[in-house]
Order: sequence, then C-alpha cells, then structure tokens
Amino acid sequence: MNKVKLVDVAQAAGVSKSTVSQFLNGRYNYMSKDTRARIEQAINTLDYVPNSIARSLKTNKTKTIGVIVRDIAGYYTSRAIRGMDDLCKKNSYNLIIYNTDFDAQTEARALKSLTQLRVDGIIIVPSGMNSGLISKILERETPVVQFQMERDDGAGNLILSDYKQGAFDGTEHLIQLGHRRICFLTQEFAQVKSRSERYQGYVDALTTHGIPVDESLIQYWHRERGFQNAPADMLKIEPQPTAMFAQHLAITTDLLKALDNANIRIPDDLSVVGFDELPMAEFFKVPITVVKQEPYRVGAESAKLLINLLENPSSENQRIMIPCSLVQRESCKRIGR
Amino acid sequence: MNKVKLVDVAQAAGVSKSTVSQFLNGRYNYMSKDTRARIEQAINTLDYVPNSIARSLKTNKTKTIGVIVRDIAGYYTSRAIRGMDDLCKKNSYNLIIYNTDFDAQTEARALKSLTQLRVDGIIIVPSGMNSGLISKILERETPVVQFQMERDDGAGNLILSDYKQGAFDGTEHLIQLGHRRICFLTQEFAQVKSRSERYQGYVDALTTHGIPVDESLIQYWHRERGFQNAPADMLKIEPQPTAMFAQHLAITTDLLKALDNANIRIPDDLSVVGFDELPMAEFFKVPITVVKQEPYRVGAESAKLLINLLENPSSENQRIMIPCSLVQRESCKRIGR
DNA sequence: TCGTTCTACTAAATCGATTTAGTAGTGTAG
DNA sequence: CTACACTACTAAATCGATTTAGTAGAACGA
Repeated sequence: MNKVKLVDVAQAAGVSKSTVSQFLNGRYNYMSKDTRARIEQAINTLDYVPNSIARSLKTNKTKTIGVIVRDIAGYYTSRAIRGMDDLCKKNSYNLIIYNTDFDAQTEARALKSLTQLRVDGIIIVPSGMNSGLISKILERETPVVQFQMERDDGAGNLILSDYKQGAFDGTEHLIQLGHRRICFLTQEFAQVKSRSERYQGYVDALTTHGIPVDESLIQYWHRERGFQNAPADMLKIEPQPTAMFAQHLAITTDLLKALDNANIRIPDDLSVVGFDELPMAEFFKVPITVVKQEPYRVGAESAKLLINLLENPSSENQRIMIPCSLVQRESCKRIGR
Repeated sequence: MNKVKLVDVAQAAGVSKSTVSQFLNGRYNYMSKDTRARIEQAINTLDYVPNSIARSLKTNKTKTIGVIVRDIAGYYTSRAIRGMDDLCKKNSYNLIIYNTDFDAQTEARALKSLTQLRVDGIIIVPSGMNSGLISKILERETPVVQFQMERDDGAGNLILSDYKQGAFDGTEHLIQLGHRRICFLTQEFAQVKSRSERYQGYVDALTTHGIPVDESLIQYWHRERGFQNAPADMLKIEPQPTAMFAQHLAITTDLLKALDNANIRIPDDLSVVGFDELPMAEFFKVPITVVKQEPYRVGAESAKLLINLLENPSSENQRIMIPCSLVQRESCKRIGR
C-alpha cells in the first residue's frame, strides 16, 4: 500500500522533485522557508520514507561496510563486531557480515558477494589465502582494513592487538614472581605473524631479565591433535618448568583440562598465564591470570580507520596497534626465596 | 577504474542488454548455446560483477533481512545471529543488524533505518515499546518475525524458547533429587511473558509432584539493585529451602557470587540450577547444572520462518517453540532418604 | 504455398532517487 | 533604464540493472 515516493511528496507540496531532493539532503538554502515547511508537512502526512536503494544507485555509495570474520559467535569476534557496529551506526553506516570459519573458499565467495553488493569498504580478518581477490577489490577503489590477520605481509591498512607487548607482559609477570622456567605453549608458527610476535614478546621478556631461552620449553599444540607432549610430561623437562604461558584461549582451556586430569594443582604445583580473556573466569576453580586483548576497541578502531579512509581518501596505509592488558587473578604463585 | 557494466558485456558479446540480463538470471533458454558461451566469455574477460543495487531498485527486493537485537556481543545473541546468518547465506540473503541495548528510542531509529533500507523482512527481539512502528512496517507488507520477545500479545510470527518446559525440567530435576523447598529466583514479572512462563513451568512441576507452591520461596532480583533478600537470608526461610533455581544468567552469576561470599557450599549446603547456559562452566569451582536454550536453533528457525514468509507469502501467523534442555553438572545433590 | 509456431533475439520503459544546467522574477547599483 | 546578482525554483539526464512487448527468420504442417 504505502508506496509513497519522492514525486508524491513533490506533488503534495506543490514543488518539483528536485526541490524535495534538496530538502532531503538538507540543502535548505535552495528553497524558501515556506517551501521548506510545506515539504516537511507533505513528508509527514504522507509518511514518506526515502528509498536508499535508489539513492545508492545514483550516488554510488551504499553506506555499507562488509565484514569478513571467522565466526561472529566467538567471544572475541562478537565484541569486535559490536565495536565496529557502534562506530558505523554513529556515522550512518551499516555492516554486512560474512562468517568464513576460516575456509578459503567461503572467504572467496564472501569477497565476491561484497563486491556485488557494492559495499563502500571492507573490514576483514584475512585468511591470507585470497590476497588476489583482495587486490582486485582494492583496484576497484574499495578500501580494505585488515585486522587480526594471520599472515601479515606488512601491506595494507592494519589494526592489530599488540601481541608482542602482551606476551612480553605475561612473561614478565611470571618472571617478577620468580619464575625462570616458563613453558611457552603455542601453535606451530607457520608464518603466522600473530604467533611469532607472541613468541618474540616471550623471548624479549626473558632476555630483558637475563634468562636464557630454552627451546625445549617451547611446546606445541594443534587444533585437532591437541598437545604434542602432555602437559604432565612437560613438567618432567629438566630443569623443571614452574610456569606455563598458553598463547590463546583454546590452548589455555585444553591445558586446564589436562592439568586437572593429571591432578596438577594451580598455582601450587604450577603457575599458569593464558592469552585471551576467559569469560566467567571469576567463577573458575582457579581464576586464571590472563593477557587480554581489547576486541571492542580493535573493532571500533577498524571501523574508525575505514570510515576515515572513505571520507578522506588517502593512499597512505596505516597500521594501528591496540595494547593488550594483563588481568591478574589467582593462577600464579610467587616462588624462589 | 573497473566500472564494467551490463552494457559493456552486451557490447563485448555482440548482443543486447536484455540477453545479458537473461543470462545473469539463468534463463538460458532465451538464447542459443553459442550466445550463452559468448556472454560467459565476455563476463570473464571483462571481470564483470553485476550491481545488486541497480538490480534491487528494479526488482524491489534487496535480499536483505534486518535484525534488531539487544546486543550482538551477548553469548546468547551472538549464537542466535550466527544461526540466522547461516540460514540466510544459504538462501542468498544478508543480515543488517541493529543493537538497541533495549532502549526504545534506539529501537525506533533502527526500525526507521530498516524501512529506508527497504529490507525484505525483519527479525526482532522487540522491546514492546514500538508496536506502533512495527504495525506500520507490516502495513508496508514487510514481514516481521519476533523472537524472545518480552511482551507477548500472542500476535505475529513468533519464535520462542520453550521457557515453561525448561523451567519445568529444571524444577523437576531438583524434585527428583528429593528437593521440596526450592527457591525460584526471578525478576519481577511485569507482564513479561518469558518470565511468567518460567514461573508457570516451576509451578507445574511442583504441582505435578504434589508439592504445594509457597509464595515465600519466590524471590526477586533486580538488574540494578540485585537481590531483594540476600541469598543467605533466603536460607533462613522456614522450612528451609534446599535448592535454588535462578531464572537467567545474570541472576545465576549474582547468586553464585553471593553464596561464595557467604561461604555457602554448593551442592553440600544448597543445590543450584541456573537458566541459560554458562560459558566455560566446566572450569567452574562448581560446574552448575543448567537449563539451556538453543540460541543457534532459535536464530536459524527465525530466519527459516522469515525466508519462508518472503518466498511463499501467507497471512497465517506462526508460533514456533524451541525446546530447552537440561545440562546436568555438579551443583545438585540428592537429599532425603 | 500460406499460416502458424518456435527460436533467438532487441527496443524501450521502468525502478526512485540525485544533480546539473538553466530560468523566471525580484532587488539593487550605477 | 539597463545590467547584474540573487533567490527560488524546475526540466531533464542519469545511475545500472530488469522486463515486457514485439519481431525477424526458420521450421513445419496442411
């Protein structure tokens, strides 16, 4: 029923379409006070709602930003998305989100859909497996902001958590409590910058405090296969480690389970620090000390950067680091004299 | 640079725009095999990506669904959204999400924006404070699916968790463990169906097992003010309650904190059941038994219903209930003989 | 051989805005 | 009194598709 369009408003107000359009775009100095009032009237009585599709077609702007993430239901991602969205809404942009579960083909399809949709810009956690498609998008002059990327060739606009600083702080916290033998639990680096950066932070902290890096303390975990060596076995390394620093949420939770099964008590037998916030940590048997990222801020900053790129085009790539912060809880014990 | 459009493809393939359009819409029987191949060629070499904005303008379909929720970063909501999105993507729809934080004005703005955007349909967790606007949208023949609504006048297309059944199961579980004196911790009902339904489930379970309902066991909690009576005081009610059933996540977590502070041990001094899943519950000091909703399914069903409504219009309103399920953990003790 | 049906197309209108170039009428300065 | 600037508009082209009505030519049956 309600198919009121701009012409109808124009007719009702007794002016031309052009004038109504000027009104809609807030260019009131193109009309008399009286006309302006009449148009306003007409819009209200007709209950006119402009069609943003038509508008987009003409202006070549959709006021829409495409987002490609692994899984919007994740603790970290959902908060990042909320950060983006708050910033976008504030600037009259909308988000269109694609979940990839980190599958390259799904990501490729998402990129293609987003170019069909003519989004004004894209925020992506790139898998690194579709850089060709991303270049094509950049050729179309659609700005792209990457965040939390796995493979980082240093190019493009980037928003990152400061992994190195985070890992440094987590390690240093343990060192300050007297720990020297700290296991570093990580996934295989596999050229993934977010992993090697954490390792760098760990190494830096040790080095800063004059502690030698012992390769045997670097222990690997795999998403499907779990730990290469059982955490209980890691404690048999000589000299014995007194602390473990797990490099992301899944490693931390797997570690907690393994330690529990092996009846190893935290922090009495072993101190533990995790990377990534643990939801509901306060209710844990042992609330775990953790280095947390700031997903909301990361998201908000990504959106801020992208919108800035959209509204003040510039070819300068930016790289923004969001600091991580240490949340001290009860999983670390002071040792030594 | 890359401003290839349908005309360019037509030119390159030596056919008219109409034929290319037919091709794009998969109506291949409108052209010869040869023509079809030539168009395909042209599209590939020109790297043509159709403009869905123009398409939407003409077809009056955006293949977009608007979603209005309280907060996409919530544990429950983010999963529901993922469920919606998976179903939408499967059917070539996209989601545009608005967070309201349950503010009526924000909700109103969101509804207005969605009508400007000409979304094909809307999925909303309605605050109940903008039913006028929602009616207006329905007049525009934009279907609306409501889920998890607070105020339920029974109208419209609804997707709900089966609160009554969930509360029944949670209560019955306690009864079967020998509990007769079970506190029901809730927010003020305030005409909110999702609350009174839970109460009904609780009452039904008691009644089914021949246990009288004792009003003094209904205890109220407020989002800002917390519990009306401290949980420790609730234990002074005569005859003494042996179990508590908390009606949503925030009540459960507040309860856990209060009990911990008062040194009341679960399940030795008191059995506890919560409503809503507790993330990371397995790591809790006491893993809490819980009645959980199925947010992913609720989301997926909402989208399924809406898409069905879009593709096979019908005026029959539907009401779909998704069952809740009991997750037994370690917060309930068998009592009595 | 003629009429009819198919096949394989095309021309042109249309969706609902925006925007540019242009104009009637009034006011003002020289 | 003319020229020029201003004010307050409007006409018409345009964005990039879709879709309807129509047509040329081939094939076919009677």
